[in-house]
Amino acid sequence: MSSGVKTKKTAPKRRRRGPEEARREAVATARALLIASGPKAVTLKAVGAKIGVTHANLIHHFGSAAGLQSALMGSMVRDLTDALAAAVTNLRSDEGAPRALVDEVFEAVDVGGAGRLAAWIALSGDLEHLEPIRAAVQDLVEAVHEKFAEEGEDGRRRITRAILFMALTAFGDSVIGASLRDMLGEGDDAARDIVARWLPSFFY
Amino acid sequence: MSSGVKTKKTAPKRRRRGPEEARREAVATARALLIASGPKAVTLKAVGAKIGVTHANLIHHFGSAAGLQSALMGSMVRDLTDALAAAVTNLRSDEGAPRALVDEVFEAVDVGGAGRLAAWIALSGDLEHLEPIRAAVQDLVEAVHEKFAEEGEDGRRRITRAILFMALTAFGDSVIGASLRDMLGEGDDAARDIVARWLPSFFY
DNA sequence: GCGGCTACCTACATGAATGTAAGTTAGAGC
DNA sequence: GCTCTAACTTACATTCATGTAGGTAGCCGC
Repeated sequence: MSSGVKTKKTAPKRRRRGPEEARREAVATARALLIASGPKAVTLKAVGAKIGVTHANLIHHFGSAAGLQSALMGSMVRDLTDALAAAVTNLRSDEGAPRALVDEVFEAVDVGGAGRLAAWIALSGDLEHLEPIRAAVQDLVEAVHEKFAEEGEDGRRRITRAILFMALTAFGDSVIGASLRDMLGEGDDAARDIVARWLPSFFY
Repeated sequence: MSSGVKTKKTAPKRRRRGPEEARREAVATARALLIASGPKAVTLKAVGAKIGVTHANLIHHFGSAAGLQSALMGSMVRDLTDALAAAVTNLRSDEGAPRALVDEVFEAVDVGGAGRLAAWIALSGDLEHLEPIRAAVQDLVEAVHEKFAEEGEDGRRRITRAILFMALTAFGDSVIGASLRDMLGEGDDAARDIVARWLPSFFY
């Protein structure tokens, strides 16, 4: 109402972003929606509305709704694998104490909703989207093995079980940890405290 | 095509169940659908088709689609709490070894898709449906405490952490355990082996 | 300035899920 | 056998997510 010079049409004020920035913004918004309101809330219209764009425009950029979801999954899986890789690097740099590793893994699974997304993927049956995580997890096994384990097949086995233990706990904590801790009267850090306390006993 | 005596209309062969049986059958079918194909597959039409009934009939019995989902959640939560209660009873009967407890809890979370359902509930934000589990979990804490722990506030704390550890692992295992174990080359029982191996160290 | 590429838009079509209205018929009780 | 309840049905209406068609307009290179 301020600068409406021409009475018929106010300027549409249509901004034009590059395709790469448009995609990034849409994926980030979709992620926020997923974390805040669950998978069902991630629709083309909802995402478009949040960034001031029509749903048709999102189809233009991603090809389809499934394309957007796939991009979202890819983005979160990439973040998770990056975080795991960083944890591996820290571990190898001779600075990685078990507690630091645990914190990094829990953060990686929790921040950005990676754990919740993984649950969604697993429930929906799109297991192939989980596949890129495989290498990251196996890298983590290698790094821990280099750092802590004695030689031999038995040592390797202990490491994979330690990683399984830590990953399952971090995942569970990110999805229903808040509810469970509340039921038990435990604090926010209870799960990672437990893992940090018992993880070393797998190594030696 | 066999017994079509009257050419105009074959007998509709409409069977009529009592409301309670109709509801039970619908909920059981919905559960099977949820486990097999994920939350998105649980629709009025799909459930109705499986039991030879129209979607309108399901609305007649449950009031709405949300009513059916709510009944489904209630049914699965009830099964889970029953299973936990049975585990508690076994534990108190002086027959409950740690390994048996672990197996029972893992079964309870896994069978009937309770773990996957809990993930769905948590992701959707319907946290109040998780509420009936609270008492069952706290009962479990009591039973374990009676059986294994020494006295004092510290003992209680160790028990709650043991339960948290076991519950998070069982939950995580039921949702992404298959994928994770595959990535790590571990067998089906790896998670419950781990829990059974380390759970006693929480108690003493 | 201006032409073209394409990021955007509006408008419409489609299909699926849910819900409503108005019947039909099965079976229980008299 | 008759009647009445309610478990069923069919035949709508509605809403929403997705997708398509075609036009509009911002920016880059000339």
